[in-house]
Amino acid sequence: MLSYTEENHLKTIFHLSGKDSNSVTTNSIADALNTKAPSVTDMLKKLSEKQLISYVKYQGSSLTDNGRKLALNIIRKHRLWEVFLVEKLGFNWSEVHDIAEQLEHVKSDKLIKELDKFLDYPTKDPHGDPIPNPAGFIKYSNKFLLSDLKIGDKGKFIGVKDSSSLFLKFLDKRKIALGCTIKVLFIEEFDHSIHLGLNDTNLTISLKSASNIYVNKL
Amino acid sequence: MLSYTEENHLKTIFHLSGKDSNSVTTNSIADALNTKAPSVTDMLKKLSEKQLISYVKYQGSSLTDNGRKLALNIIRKHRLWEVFLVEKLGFNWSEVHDIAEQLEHVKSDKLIKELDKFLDYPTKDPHGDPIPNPAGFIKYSNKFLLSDLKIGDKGKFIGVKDSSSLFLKFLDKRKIALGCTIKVLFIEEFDHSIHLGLNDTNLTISLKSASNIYVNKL
DNA sequence: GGTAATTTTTAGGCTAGACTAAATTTATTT
DNA sequence: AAATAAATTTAGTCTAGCCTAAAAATTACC
Repeated sequence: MLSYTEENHLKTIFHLSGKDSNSVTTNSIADALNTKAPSVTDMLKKLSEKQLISYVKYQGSSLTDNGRKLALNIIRKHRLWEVFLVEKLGFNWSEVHDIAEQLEHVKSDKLIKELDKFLDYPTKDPHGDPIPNPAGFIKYSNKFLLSDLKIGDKGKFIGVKDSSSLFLKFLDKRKIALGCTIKVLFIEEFDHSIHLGLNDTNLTISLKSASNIYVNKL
Repeated sequence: MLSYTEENHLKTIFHLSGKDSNSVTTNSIADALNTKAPSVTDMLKKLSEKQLISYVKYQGSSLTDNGRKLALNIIRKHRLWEVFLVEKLGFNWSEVHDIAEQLEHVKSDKLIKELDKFLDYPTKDPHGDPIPNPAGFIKYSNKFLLSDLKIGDKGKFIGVKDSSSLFLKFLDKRKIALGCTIKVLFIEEFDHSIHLGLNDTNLTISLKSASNIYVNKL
């Protein structure tokens, strides 16, 4: 049985690893979990002994098949609860993360099975991220932050990360609307601001804004 | 912010105190929580410093108004989740306790508010126990174990504690059915078996069986 | 009312998970 | 390629929550 903390480490390693299960640095885990590197090192040793990650001193960590399966199960629970909170309890999708963060650790296979049924077997969470199936299979989406695209990439605007009304007004003013196609024309070296092509017009937005915009890569 | 363990101690003290907020012994708390007396003593000191209980060395503990309010809030959450599990997810009322035990510690006032609304403001949990209101008011039921009645008491059969099919067959054979009125005629001193009056007939059941039967005292 | 039994607390120790400071390894720079 | 910088690990400490064994207080009993 995994502890709350062990589960969080596995989940974080999964998120930082990306599609190809890259090796993850100790500091990046510490940052993501709001903890310090030595605490993470301790946990890496522990997870390594349990064969949930492969860990080489000074070289980073990556999930084993077993660890990956467990991580995906936690993510499955997290995302199912998010669907519940939004669809059944009327939460806004920007409020659900912290609550799902707690609910994901509740232990009961039957609970998740019945919740899944109750929600009619959803495949995506309210943020558009895919829900892993019970066997630990996940259909990766091609969802990216606009700030992660390269010059020449195109994407379809599908959502925002921080949905503050200030930011929504910002988008409105620039006619950046859900569904529109965005092309990355150029990225300034010095401040990473991005020149975009959008509806036959060009505009420039800051890195901060681009880090707030989700697109499906085209 | 209370820890998981602090919440469980408060809740347990509430349950052991009964209607009149009696003082509770250290050992009874330890038993209820499956822990040992010294661990409880530590926690009692801690809760006492936080003014959630009044604790006098060697004399037992009782909840302060503040502690009682917090305990009732946890119980409110527990019972609302039980309703959810039974009504929405199709659980049997005998399976929900352990899961609710975990869910009750999830921290979010809005979550409970919305859950309450979603369930249409229930006033009783699936076991027939009253759900405290958000202000910490609880309408005590007159639900008792049959084994807690005195000679001469009458009660209406409203439920069982352990709903194993073995026990349900036992009840069936003796024509003890939901809703029937039971009178305690006599209690054997030596094994505490109970002589009952039921539908103009008499029968005797063991303490173990009587400890499994809930009645509303009449 | 004094002794025995029981209950409760104290004392001291353990583990998980966190931390800081120092040491070590790896990476970068010149 | 040596020196410096950065990342990581080790060493040692802290707290919460648990424990056992021993001491102290209370209760029960003759």
